[in-house]
Amino acid sequence: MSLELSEQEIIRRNSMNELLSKGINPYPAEAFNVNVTVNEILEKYPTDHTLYQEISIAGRIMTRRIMGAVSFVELQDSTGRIQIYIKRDDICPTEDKSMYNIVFKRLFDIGDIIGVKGFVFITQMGEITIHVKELKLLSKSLKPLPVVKEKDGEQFDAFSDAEQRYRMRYVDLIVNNQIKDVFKKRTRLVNTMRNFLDEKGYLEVETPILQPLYGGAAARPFKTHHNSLDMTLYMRIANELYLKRLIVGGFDGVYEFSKDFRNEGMDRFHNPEFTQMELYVAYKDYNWMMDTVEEMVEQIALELHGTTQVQVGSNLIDFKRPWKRFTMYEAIEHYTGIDISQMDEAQIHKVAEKVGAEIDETMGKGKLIDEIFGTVAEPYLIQPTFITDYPVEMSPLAKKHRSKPGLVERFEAVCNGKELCNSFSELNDPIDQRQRFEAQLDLGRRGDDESMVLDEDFLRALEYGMPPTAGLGIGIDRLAMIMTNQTSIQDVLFFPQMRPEKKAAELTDADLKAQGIPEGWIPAIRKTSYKTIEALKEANPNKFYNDLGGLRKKLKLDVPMPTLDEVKSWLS
RNA sequence: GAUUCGCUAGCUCAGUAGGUAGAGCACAUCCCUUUUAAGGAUGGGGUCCUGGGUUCGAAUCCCAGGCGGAUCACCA
Repeated sequence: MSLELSEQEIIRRNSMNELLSKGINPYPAEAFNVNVTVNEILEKYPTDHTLYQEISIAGRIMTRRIMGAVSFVELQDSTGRIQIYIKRDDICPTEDKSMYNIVFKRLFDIGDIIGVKGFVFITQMGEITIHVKELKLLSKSLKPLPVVKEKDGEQFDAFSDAEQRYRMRYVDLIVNNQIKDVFKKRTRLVNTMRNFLDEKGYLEVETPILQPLYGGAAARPFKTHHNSLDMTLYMRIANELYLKRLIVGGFDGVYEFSKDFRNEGMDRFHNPEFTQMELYVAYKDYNWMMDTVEEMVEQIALELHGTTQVQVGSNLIDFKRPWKRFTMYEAIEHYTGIDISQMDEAQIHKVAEKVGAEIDETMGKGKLIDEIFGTVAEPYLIQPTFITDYPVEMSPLAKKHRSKPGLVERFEAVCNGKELCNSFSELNDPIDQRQRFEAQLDLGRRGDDESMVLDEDFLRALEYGMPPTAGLGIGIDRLAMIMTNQTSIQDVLFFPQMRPEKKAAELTDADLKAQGIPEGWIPAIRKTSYKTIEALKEANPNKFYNDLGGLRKKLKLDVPMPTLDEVKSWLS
């Protein structure tokens, strides 16, 4: 953050001070009552020109076209943009024209938030416009806003730098209005899902985010510390084990939209914090859950798009039920022609090599199968497809398959080449569950830092008896990406995680004064390449003296040139 | 983590045999009573990401670093 202001920022600060001196509060406290939105006017006025003859509306100035005693301004509120028409003699009915000539024309800027009163009409150019009778500043903007222009859907000078858009999402939302639609759709997606689950009678619950043990997924956690208890706590990586405890406790259906945290890499599909919806329903199995997922996601597509078909990149994806269902073996056979269902580990290893899966010698049968699937099938599954019956080794919380040894009752929905959700008939046999945890502990001892830890309290809960239960985890961010046609998770998160902004080292006024440097010279010293007192002290006094002379001229500083000895004392 | 591309005015971007840094919009001043990506004229504005090196001279070439994008790897 530079302490120095740009020319335009200085001008705006001066404008603000001038407003103050004219008795205009740039940040008034009192409410400004709004009785209409832009969107309402644009929708309803064309059908009835008697409407909106006494309106009060507020928003941000986005463009200004000043034509002498008449001006056109584009005002943006939360619903859209509308043109307003300001005529000098309307807002300045008396002899004093300063409200228009000075306050509006000189002291207002693009980005300022204003309130206007007036009536709606249509200009000669045929544009719906507000004829302003009163104008009031509601908030002065001190930073120049990027000015994005648009014609026929084409943008000019778009504010497009991804880094700045994510770091300053507020600016992105102001000038790239279409961004708002993505986030509105995301919220509608969540609301649709919530309504769907509520209507089925399931209970929305909240479970701990700070957990003494992390579980329910294979991932590295964020670790923190509680001072009073003097204990390590983890940010949850999933909420599965807590929701199952609630099923043990006697709820038939519970769900939670949960922010989960995983201490892993970041890319366009991964953010360290992300949102999942997890659902657990007693007395159901994974077949039932597949039907439920289909129904829920189809409903979301209909709610957001009015159709089951959604354009995602170059693919048109149709969420209409029923979705294709493949077992994992069938999917592999479908794409390779090879049936691996009866093969032993050595044979499967050969298949994995043949299809070019990335494998290593530590991989067991289950992992090999998963790699084959990930190589030959998953990327090609564009239309929503259920993949069922996974190897037991990779699913320590899923129930063993009722009829297929070595497999578990688990499915994932795959769509656009990516996993959408994960679900199983939940393992409720406490003896089996303990053995699976112990197998995970073995993996951990062999160095797998994402293996699960053993949760004794969870096992105790299972020992009291959990009904047969179907469970589901569905990635809300990923689903939002598909439903809004975004290629990066950063585009469906308001504030994606970023590395901290580089802080430019700054010499403070106090530091410089402590060196005996007169205040008038401080701007010049800021312009030098010395950014710390230490660097300053090591500077060559003669070079520094010469630099100051040059800067004095360049900055037109009205301060006397010091002697070389004085400058040397500043550096001591 | 690897590869690769990028970083120049408030915004979007030009800019090489290495020789005082440019455009459009934005901003300022003046003119203008219905304009619409921008009405006209004039003008101001830069740590060319940072640090080092090569050179008489670096936005430009070399090295290191920072931040970001893309691809890959890792990853319930």
